[in-house]
Amino acid sequence: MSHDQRTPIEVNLTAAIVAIVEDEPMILVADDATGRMAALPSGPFDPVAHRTFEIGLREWVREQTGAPLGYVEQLYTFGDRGRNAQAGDRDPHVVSVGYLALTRVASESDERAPYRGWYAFLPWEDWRVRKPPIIEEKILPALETWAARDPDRPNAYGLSRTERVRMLFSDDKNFSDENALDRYQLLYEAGLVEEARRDGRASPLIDEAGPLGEPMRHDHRRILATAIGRLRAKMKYRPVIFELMPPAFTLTALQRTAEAISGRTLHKQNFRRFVETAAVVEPTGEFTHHTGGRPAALFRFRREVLQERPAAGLRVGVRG
Amino acid sequence: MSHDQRTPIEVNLTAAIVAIVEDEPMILVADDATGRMAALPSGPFDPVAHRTFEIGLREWVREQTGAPLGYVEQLYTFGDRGRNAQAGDRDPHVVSVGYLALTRVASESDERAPYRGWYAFLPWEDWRVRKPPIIEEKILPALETWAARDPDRPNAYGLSRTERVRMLFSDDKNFSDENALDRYQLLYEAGLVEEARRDGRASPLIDEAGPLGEPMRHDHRRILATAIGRLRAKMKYRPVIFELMPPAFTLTALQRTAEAISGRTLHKQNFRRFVETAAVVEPTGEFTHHTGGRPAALFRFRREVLQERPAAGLRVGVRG
DNA sequence: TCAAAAGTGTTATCCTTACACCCATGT
DNA sequence: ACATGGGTGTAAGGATAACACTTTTGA
Repeated sequence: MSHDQRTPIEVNLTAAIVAIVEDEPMILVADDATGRMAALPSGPFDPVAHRTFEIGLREWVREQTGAPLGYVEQLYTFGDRGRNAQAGDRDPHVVSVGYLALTRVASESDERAPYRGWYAFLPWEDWRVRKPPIIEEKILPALETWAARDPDRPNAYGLSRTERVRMLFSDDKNFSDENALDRYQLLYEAGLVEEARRDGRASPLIDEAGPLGEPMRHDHRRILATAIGRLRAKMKYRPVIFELMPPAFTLTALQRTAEAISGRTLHKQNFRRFVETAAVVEPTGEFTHHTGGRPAALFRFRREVLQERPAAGLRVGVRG
Repeated sequence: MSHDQRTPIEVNLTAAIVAIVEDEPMILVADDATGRMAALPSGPFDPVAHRTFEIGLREWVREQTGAPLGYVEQLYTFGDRGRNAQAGDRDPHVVSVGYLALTRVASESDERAPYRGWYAFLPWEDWRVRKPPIIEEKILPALETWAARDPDRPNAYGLSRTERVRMLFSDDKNFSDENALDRYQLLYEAGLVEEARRDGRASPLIDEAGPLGEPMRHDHRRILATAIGRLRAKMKYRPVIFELMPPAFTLTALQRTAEAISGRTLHKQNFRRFVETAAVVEPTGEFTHHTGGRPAALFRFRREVLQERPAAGLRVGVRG
């Protein structure tokens, strides 16, 4: 109702810019002037210069990194006071709008842009080769200590600490790839990530256990976790994965990309059958011999599915 | 990277506050001082007074409307220049963060809060009694004229006007309840909603066809469409619908609520079987006789499902 | 010739959809 | 008694998950 009272606030845009390099999910990290910690590329939103967020985002990303963005999606807007707090910084009144962007990197070698594998920051999210040992070795012991201090305290949804720990980390069978943000937030709330120090929430356990993944500046790791969860979810009902693939690819490469994003291995035949019956790709007729074995047929995305079945995603239900 | 350049911007919070009254989905509309047009409740975000968006939102909603909010979810942040443009208003630099909130209204009568049925604003979204006649009578003729002016022009996703019209409005079989925002945006882009006038996008067709649904101030109808689409989607994989139900309810009332939100009728037996096998509710043992027929068993939400299967939604796949 | 990866065939099971009928109450 | 809504049983068909084997190449 009232538009009279104006509180001046700075709005900035922060992007998790994702690419796949050699079957690894990577994000573009900014050159941090201080060099201390990785950060996502981020810049102020200037409403005078840019008509919309997305235009602004595309512009400074191109300027600063040279990366042309393909698919872009808004994630979440973070307005917490203190989220940008640094030593000596009081209440900066910054609202930041997080974005997910997908891009293609021509090849790993001709690209000295600072891409980093995203699992360096969230190692407990990568279940491809095995259940990440960090979970049993560090995370669960620390979380259990934390939960035991107040096991029944319910959060906003009426779930106790014990229940949340079990749901998010101990129940391997129901470990859900899309809950990356919930897992990060639980670790944050328990004071087990470096970022919690700035907030005065750091647990003594953090020093015993050692760091859980590499921290990032500000709350960028939270934005990354949001991006990962969103991309994992979206991939299942929209053909966004092709924004990360070259124009022609093998089915195995497609599967490896799906696995890289979801952090789990998939069942080969079922993955292929799904892709085939969903008619989401078509053979180009070409073959590649760079396989180390039998040559593989190349496929391309069938753009027609965008009109036929806009909800065509990639089945990621089945472990390999 | 650079946090030096600060552009002062006003941030406001706008909420679609949803309740179900007599099987109708309603939203709280603000008392508009001008009285000309409905608006969503909205207020400035003051980072000095409120630590987070959600705290700020809950506070002024309670102050202004007396409604205590239950479930709250951020929808989207709109930063378009001109989105708040009114006659005489130049470039107000307002960023607005849209929220969805779910609440329970004790009963229709003891509540003089201005709730309005949401389908008054988006009548083409209500397929419960029949396919909304407005689609064939007004929307499709106007959209087809619009598409014919430039049938092949592709949008950002490579889809032509013709294709988008077909996907969103003419293909009844694949009409997807979750795409409420896409449908509204298409009408906006085609200049067929009142709100497009402010932007200079109004089509001459708008005067021939007459208004398509009741307009709202600013871009509140876009926020409402976002809220509806998100709630329809979320309902399918999270038990959020119970935030709208009283503590005890009949299965028919639950089904009517699901239908009200999704805008379609559901298949009775399959709905019930699903609710039962998902074990998402349990009988209270009580019965209500206010049915007009055989008394109905009362059920309550099983809060345990939050830990057992956090992804327990309500199947809304089957037409009645 | 053998390692390495590509590529297929088949079955048991479960889930989804669709069908139409019986039940208990208030009026 | 009858109108009104509550409440079931069941079967066909399709999707899913699980199983292990054959094929084609480069080295």
